[in-house]
Amino acid sequence: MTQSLHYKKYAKNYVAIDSIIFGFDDGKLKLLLIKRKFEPCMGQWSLMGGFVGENESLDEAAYRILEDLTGLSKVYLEQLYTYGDVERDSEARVISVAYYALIKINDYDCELGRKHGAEWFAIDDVPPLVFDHRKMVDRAMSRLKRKTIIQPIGFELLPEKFTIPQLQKLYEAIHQKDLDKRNFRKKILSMGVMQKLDEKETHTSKRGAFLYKFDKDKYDYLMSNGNMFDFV
Amino acid sequence: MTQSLHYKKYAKNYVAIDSIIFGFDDGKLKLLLIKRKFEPCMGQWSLMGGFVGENESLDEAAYRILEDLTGLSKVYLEQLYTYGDVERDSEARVISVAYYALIKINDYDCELGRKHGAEWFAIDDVPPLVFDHRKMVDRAMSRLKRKTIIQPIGFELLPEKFTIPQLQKLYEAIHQKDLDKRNFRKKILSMGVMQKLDEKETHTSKRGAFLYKFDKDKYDYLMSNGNMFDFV
DNA sequence: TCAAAAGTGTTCAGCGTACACCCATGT
DNA sequence: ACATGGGTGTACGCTGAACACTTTTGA
Repeated sequence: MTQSLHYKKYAKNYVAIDSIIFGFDDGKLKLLLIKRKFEPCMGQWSLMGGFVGENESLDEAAYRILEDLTGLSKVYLEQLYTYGDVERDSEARVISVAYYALIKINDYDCELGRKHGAEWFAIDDVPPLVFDHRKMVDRAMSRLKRKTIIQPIGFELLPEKFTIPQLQKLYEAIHQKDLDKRNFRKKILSMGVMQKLDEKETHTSKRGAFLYKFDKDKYDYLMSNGNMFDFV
Repeated sequence: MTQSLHYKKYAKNYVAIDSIIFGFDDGKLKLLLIKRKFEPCMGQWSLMGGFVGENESLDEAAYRILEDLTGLSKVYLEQLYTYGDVERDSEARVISVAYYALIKINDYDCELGRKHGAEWFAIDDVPPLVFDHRKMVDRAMSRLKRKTIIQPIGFELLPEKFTIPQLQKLYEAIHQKDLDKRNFRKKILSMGVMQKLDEKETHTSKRGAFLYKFDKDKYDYLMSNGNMFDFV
């Protein structure tokens, strides 16, 4: 399987994964970046990445790399785009498959992150990045904006239980504009995938806001019946 | 640049391009497929593909491969998705970056195609394909459906001059459902990118239908002002 | 009692959708 | 004359967007 009879006249290439890791905290959309600990570009800020192993698929490699950095295995992860300019990496020709991940920032293993020299940056405050990583981030932002319009993946960035004002802040951070809270509430609730709990969150306001859970069963049901977004 | 000091402990992989080539003819959306002339899977139907060279980007490789088969160089070509399952190619581990192309079927060089053993297949009549090429086709169809809703790329599949009924047939073929001709007309014309000509097309009807051109300048203008689709 | 965030309804405009008839022309 | 495809206008329902006040409670 690893030996090729008919392809051997062709060149092989390094294939890597780079991950745009989104989190949400303090009302801000954030990215997890690492300070490169190896050449080339040692010491500069970079996306988390790694090479694709011989016996793992691209998705498996992406999950492995993400877990290495965050300790998390069950997260939203989606292939974004593949970057293959000849000179994109200053060291060698490397083709990089970019993935983006949405993680619940509180579940993230800070200790692991520290080992990799990882830090969270607000999306509006991202430092210069190595190679073409900035392009990857921009593309991930566009994709995230579009996706959150047509699929409720925003929940992946919030804790299990969350309030509607929290969810709204998340959407405002993603779409970089303020939303009307009455319209937002109406729209979110009308989707029928919010499960209201009897608890309140009382840290951010005196009155307290009701907590909700994302009702995944109902979501799957609606999707399977094609009721939700029949143009996806 | 091709020698790597720091990466050499990592494995290299074959990286290929596969192209889903769309055309439109006889009221049907079609795919250009080739009969493989080499092992593995010689003689079976396949997407057009090839390996990425050492000194070309992915986009360049995709254009080269497309031109090899069709003789066309200025066509709509967009990266679709990258497929990297370990066993996806029965011969060796090959990572394939899929692209999809929209070509004006009349501009296509049949002679070149014949040399490659290429044939057009209606989208509803695609034969079994090698490896994971069927998955690529399905993903390309989804992307095309979505794209044509939010961007007028359908024009890429029609000749320079075309009638509104022709354009409607194209959209019906892509979305696999009938459309109301009054609504279709209204919507298309309201976008303001159709340039009406003084000529008529009189082959398909006795009365004749007015020919139009896609007004690219106006389209670019509208896009640059953000007037058209500000959610893209 | 006041500050700060949560929660609640209505109105309007624009857009997609449904729908039926006349027109022009070649045979 | 008739068959074939081209071309046209209106009415309705839904959805997104704008908009202001009351409630709760800790400090």
